[in-house]
Amino acid sequence: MTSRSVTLIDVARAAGVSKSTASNALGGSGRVSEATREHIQSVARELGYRPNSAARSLRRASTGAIGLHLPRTATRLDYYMNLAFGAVERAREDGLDLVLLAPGTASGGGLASRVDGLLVIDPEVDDPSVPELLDAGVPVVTGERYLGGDVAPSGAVVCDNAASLAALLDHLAERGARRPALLAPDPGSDWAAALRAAAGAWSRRKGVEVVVRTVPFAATPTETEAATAELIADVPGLDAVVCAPDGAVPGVLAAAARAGLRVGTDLLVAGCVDGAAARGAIPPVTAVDLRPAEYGRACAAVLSDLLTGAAEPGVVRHHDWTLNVRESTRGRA
Amino acid sequence: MTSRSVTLIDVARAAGVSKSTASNALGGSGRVSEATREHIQSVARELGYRPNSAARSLRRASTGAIGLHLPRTATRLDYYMNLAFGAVERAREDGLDLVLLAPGTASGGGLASRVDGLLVIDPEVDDPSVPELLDAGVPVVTGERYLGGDVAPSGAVVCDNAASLAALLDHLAERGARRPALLAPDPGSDWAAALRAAAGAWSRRKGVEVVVRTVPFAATPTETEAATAELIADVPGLDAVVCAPDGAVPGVLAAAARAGLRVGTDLLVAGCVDGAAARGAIPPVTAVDLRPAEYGRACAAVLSDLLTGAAEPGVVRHHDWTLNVRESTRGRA
DNA sequence: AGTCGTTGCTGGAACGATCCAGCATGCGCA
DNA sequence: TGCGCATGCTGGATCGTTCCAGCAACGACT
Repeated sequence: MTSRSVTLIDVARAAGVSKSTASNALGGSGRVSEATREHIQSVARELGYRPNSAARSLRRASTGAIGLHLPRTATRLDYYMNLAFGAVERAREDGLDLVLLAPGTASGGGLASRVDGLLVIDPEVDDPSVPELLDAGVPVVTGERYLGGDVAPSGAVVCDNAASLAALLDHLAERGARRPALLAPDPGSDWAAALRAAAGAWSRRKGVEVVVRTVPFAATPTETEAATAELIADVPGLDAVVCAPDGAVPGVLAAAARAGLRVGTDLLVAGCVDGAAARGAIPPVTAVDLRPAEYGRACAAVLSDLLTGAAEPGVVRHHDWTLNVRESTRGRA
Repeated sequence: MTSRSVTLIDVARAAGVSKSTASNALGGSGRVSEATREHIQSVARELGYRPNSAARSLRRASTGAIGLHLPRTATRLDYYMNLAFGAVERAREDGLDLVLLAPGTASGGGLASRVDGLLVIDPEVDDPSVPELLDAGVPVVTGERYLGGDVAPSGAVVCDNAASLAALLDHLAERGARRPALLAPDPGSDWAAALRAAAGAWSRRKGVEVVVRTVPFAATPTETEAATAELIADVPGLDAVVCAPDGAVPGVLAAAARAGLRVGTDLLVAGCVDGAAARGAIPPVTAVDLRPAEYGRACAAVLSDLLTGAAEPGVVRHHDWTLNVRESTRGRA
């Protein structure tokens, strides 16, 4: 309600010191006696002083904000919502704001002057804004690797998607599956490419072919239902379906129901991305939990470390997953 | 890759004019001849000039960013993801960045210096950060009304939730429902309060009591399953359930399946918030489509108008819904 | 006693844009 | 010719902060 905000100079005047001393006292740097520092701090508190972030940014040549770019098709996936909030939380802990970048569209040129760094999650090779972001002139941390282009990001947080899919397939095999199939997007993202490669590797290792069908990156239940129906018709003895895209698992269940297959016994169903859809399905669906909130936190942490110099450019950190086993892979036992 | 960014002065020097003229030419204001303007613009383009937003903010006393606050429990609802992206898009059209506020936590004091305005979506009375946001010293636009506190927001975008629930109940009655129930959160939000009131009004008008049960604001399928099971046990002749929270509809379906009721004939099921869960359920569930992306756009538009003076403080705009009828309310016909 | 280093503080100069007063110039009009 | 006025442009001040050079004062050395 104060008509004009109170500045550092107001605080300095009220405390009877120079603005430099006030700045030093509040900022923690410089040489100030303990008594003076406390005095200034109490005056500042009393006056309700709030540092002007624009002025600070201007002087420091840093904005105190980072940008977050999500896949264009992210809007229906609660996975990314959780990830975003994880990143926001972590950024806040370091005093950074997180600005949400409009997906798909070029975000206007002056990005570099608006954010200190960028988080680019699940960069897809055919997303035209990704190269632009990588070239924005600020540190970029990707969530999963970027498979296109020549500019390397400054950092990355990666999951071992090969290992998680292998674990999932092992789990299905252990529960009696002999003829598993995988619904995965085309390999335009690191995640999808890794899943496809892992399926191939697992097939060779076990001598059991994993049938792979392509579905969109953010497939709808309708699309996975059609794909599953095709699988059921085409693959004799099909007894397990792994659905990669988040949110599309119900389609697999629908196709199973329509074909008269009981999920959990006749047909085991699992997902590569846990979330509301997998948890809330009937029956609940086994899925790899990528722990999106922690993933978001990890990405923000890497970027923050890069900005403070606590991490070197090129840093890559690993993020752990867990397997949430549920009724959909109970097996015949 | 330029080691230091090019400033307005660089452009002015290269174009052979003063910085004031350069500023006028690029900013559109002031008096500049058409020839000079074009010349300066081409020089700026050639040099790759990007205005420094911190300097601009400092001088203009505005940040070019708005904040978005979502309910603490929003993370699992794709509704809010869609809304957020709608708001981001609309904000970008007016050159505004959108910073995501950490839900639940007090977002640090200096909010007023970091954003020009705030979007507070579905403010809940028991969310301690809402009063703080309303008091941050910048215009606030709420999505739905805020039922607590004394500080009025500067603007709001509201839905006629009473009308949409009435339409939903009418639809159910028309499809043969005689004994409908409503699963709604406690009236801590405008939305939930309106739904409860509308249910009461509809009951009185039609002489048919709508049984209301309380579930959490962001109920999980497990919670709605339990609530629905109770309803089935307690309410003789129950033939329709309206589930208010987004994402929790599968729980209602699960309870129906467990009780041996066929959804769409024995038990009609509908939701108050359309989304991935309702669309992807088996069978697909009839729901009120709040058109979250457009809702987000509308909120951002109001705030933008308030900031430019195109709207007066106190402005309230209305947002339309539609009803998506699906298999879950087919009826016995 | 003179030099040195440290401590505590000050004043001014950035940072890069915008805004305002002001200054030529040229044109219309009495 | 002289006055008014619009046009096109300039220089400097300004926003609020941080950073740097520098200056007393003072104790500890040789």
